[in-house]
Amino acid sequence: MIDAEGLEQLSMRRLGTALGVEGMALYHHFASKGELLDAVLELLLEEMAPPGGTMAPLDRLRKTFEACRRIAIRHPQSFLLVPTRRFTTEAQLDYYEKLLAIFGEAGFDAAQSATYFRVLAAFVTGASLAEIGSRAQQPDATPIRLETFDEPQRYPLVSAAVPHLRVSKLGAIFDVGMDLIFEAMQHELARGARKTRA
Amino acid sequence: MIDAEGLEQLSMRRLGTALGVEGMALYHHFASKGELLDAVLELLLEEMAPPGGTMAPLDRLRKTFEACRRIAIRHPQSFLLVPTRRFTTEAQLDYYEKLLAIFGEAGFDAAQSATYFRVLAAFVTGASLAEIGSRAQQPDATPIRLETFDEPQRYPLVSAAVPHLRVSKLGAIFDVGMDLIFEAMQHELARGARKTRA
DNA sequence: ACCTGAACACCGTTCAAGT
DNA sequence: ACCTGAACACCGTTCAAGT
Repeated sequence: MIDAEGLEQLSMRRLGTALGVEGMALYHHFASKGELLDAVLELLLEEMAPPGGTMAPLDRLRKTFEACRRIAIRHPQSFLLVPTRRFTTEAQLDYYEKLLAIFGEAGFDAAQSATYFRVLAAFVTGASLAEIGSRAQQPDATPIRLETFDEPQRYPLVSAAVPHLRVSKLGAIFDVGMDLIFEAMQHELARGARKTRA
Repeated sequence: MIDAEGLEQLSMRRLGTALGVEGMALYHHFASKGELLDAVLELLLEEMAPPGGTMAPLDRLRKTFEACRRIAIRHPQSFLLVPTRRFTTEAQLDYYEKLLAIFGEAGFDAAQSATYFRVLAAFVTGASLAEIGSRAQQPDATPIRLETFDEPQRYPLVSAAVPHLRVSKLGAIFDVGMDLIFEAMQHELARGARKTRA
């Protein structure tokens, strides 16, 4: 329902009637609308659980954060909850714990794990939010509707950039950012290994 | 008013009475609440205008995006509008045009400018949103309130990460991400220069 | 041109009352 | 235990009416 009509359109009353019930009945299951939204956030978190398996830790990290972008595209409206609501439920802490475990397996100490976790999360949520915005219009919409402006020639650089920012190009841009961060993480690990050997 | 009480608390009626006027009078100046929010977004954009001057282009870019983080900290509530609302007004296009001009001065072509603009913007907005969340609690709050949990020993890795994620450390983490992206941009420029010479 | 006040169709939340 | 229905204090928006 959120994905179909947007977060702003969700109301306890409308959700109630959608479930064939008087909206006020929901207060028997959730103390408030905020608690209901936390439950929605938990559903998203389940969808982007870090994979186990035999893959290299860095590859598993990459897969996890790529999953985050896919979730954002699949649930564009509810994804807003991820960067907006505090993470304080047990399910959310479990998620962090699992993710930090992979950083540890890769060879990062607590400080490095915290740092690169934040850097990765910042890039991925920022890129996902931007992509949601771009996709909200047409399937291959330009991020700015230049067509609606009288004199597009007043913005030559923006006009030149537009073809490179179509929805079909956003995956490649995301990968540039991810490559860049994971390369830095690999260098950091190599530096650490050299020091340990010395 | 938004910064003091939050975006959700802003209503046409409350804003009206704060201005000593019947809320409905605002509809003579803005067609809708959305248009009013666009005007607020424009005020933010003015505050983070790219600097001119004699600095190297890459340094000016860095200053601009660092300004973005400062605005987020100064206006934590209204900053949400930046990654959330579409940029389609003239002031917003002017902003893009100026920013892309600096990418051009640095030596990037249209495709590279678009790519690194998106990567930088994704990281900076993502990091800013996360920092706003962390700061929302106490001045030096941990991002997660571990104290409220019965058994913090169930989350040893999260507990170990917490001291590295205090508000006082977020500036350093932001710089790690920025260093990483600007280093990659410098490499890209160096590659281009080598090719041109060849 | 600018503001008011009533009205419309909604909100989240509380609470006594039903089964 | 689970749901209802009325009530309270709000929303954004419209519109005829005032000055």
